Amino acid sequence: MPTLTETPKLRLERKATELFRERGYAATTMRDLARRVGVEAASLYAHVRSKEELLRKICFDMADRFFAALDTAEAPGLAPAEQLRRYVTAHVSVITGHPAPAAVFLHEWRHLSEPSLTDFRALRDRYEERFRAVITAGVEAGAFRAVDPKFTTLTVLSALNWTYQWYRPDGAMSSEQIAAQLYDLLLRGLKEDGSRKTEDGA
Amino acid sequence: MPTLTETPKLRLERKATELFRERGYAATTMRDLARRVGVEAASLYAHVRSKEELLRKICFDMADRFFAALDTAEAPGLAPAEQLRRYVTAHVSVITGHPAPAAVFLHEWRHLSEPSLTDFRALRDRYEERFRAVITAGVEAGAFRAVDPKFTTLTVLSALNWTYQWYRPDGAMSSEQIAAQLYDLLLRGLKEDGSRKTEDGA
DNA sequence: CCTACCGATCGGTAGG
DNA sequence: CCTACCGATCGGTAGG
Repeated sequence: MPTLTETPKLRLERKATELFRERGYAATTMRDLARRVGVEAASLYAHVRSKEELLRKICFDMADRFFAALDTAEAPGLAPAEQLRRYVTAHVSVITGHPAPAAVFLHEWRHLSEPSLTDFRALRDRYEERFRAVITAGVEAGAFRAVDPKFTTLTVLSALNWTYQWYRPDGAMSSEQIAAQLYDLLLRGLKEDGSRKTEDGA
Repeated sequence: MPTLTETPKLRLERKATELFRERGYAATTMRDLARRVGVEAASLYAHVRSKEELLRKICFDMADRFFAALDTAEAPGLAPAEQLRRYVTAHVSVITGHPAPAAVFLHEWRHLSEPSLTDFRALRDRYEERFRAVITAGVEAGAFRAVDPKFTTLTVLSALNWTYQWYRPDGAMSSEQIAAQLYDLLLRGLKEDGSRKTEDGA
């Protein structure tokens, strides 16, 4: 049952996300956060146990979103190229839909302490593995060139993850357009291959 | 005239680079650094004016290296694809040659204060502009597909910049092999285009 | 490069 | 959500 007005706790998490993105986790103080929220520093602890709890929440909530997006994008029997296209679109849509927590997820997770740190790394590895599986399938089916799946997966993801710095909600490109351009570049490459078409359906 | 034994100051900068990479700039204390170097914290200030001076040195030295590498890779009259290949190789070689300061350069520059921060951003923009110029030239010459140069430049650089997390000096792939794979993926893309050759000269 | 130290600020708690 | 506060630690300085 969603609340119509944002709860104090959610507002706190949102402000923490903004600050962690702007300054980084380590450089953000609870007093910075209190000021941004408009309360005294001590009052924050009525809603949250510690600074790290905020980071943990942001990172693992984003991990959940990324996995949920892949689940939605997954369909059995899809050709590898089409499955990859859906994965790319799903991944980009999570970033464009949540650019601030995406930036924190991508850069601040290493400030997690154990055991969260190990858990987080395991999730990230599992996520990369799903991309790798599609790329491997494409290579084996002959749809993709004989690239190294591990190398290629990490390169593809690094290109996709650039999006959070790139995307502006009020910018010229929509999330779908960004995803389409990224997919196009990664699939076809930069090179003009000479197989011209008379018309290009955008 | 290079010194045979590392000066205390250089050793300090090297240890600072390691720590800034491992924990991030904000989470690294001067006492951490002192412990790593093997002196008391106050002794660090005999060699360095402030913590930020260390960061500044690392970031701007790396910027110099990146620009110098592009200068070496530049040659007038080169076809855009070949010029880009050289740029990619040069950029990757800087990262693989200096993986720790490269990581600091890529992630910690935002902790610079003014006016260094503005200077740094200007250098980064100039650097990206040189890649963009090659890509634009390739598009105009018809060697590259009609991609958006700005979008493509940032995507290419984000793929290249992943290298510092990827490269291991004792790993299976050399710097040249990594650069070649990245260039190949970015130029030709993932997709098998059907134009098979009987033999592929690696 | 050391001992001794400073003022500021940190994350967090007690007790309303 | 506040006032009042704590012990620890921060970047950095004085003066050898």
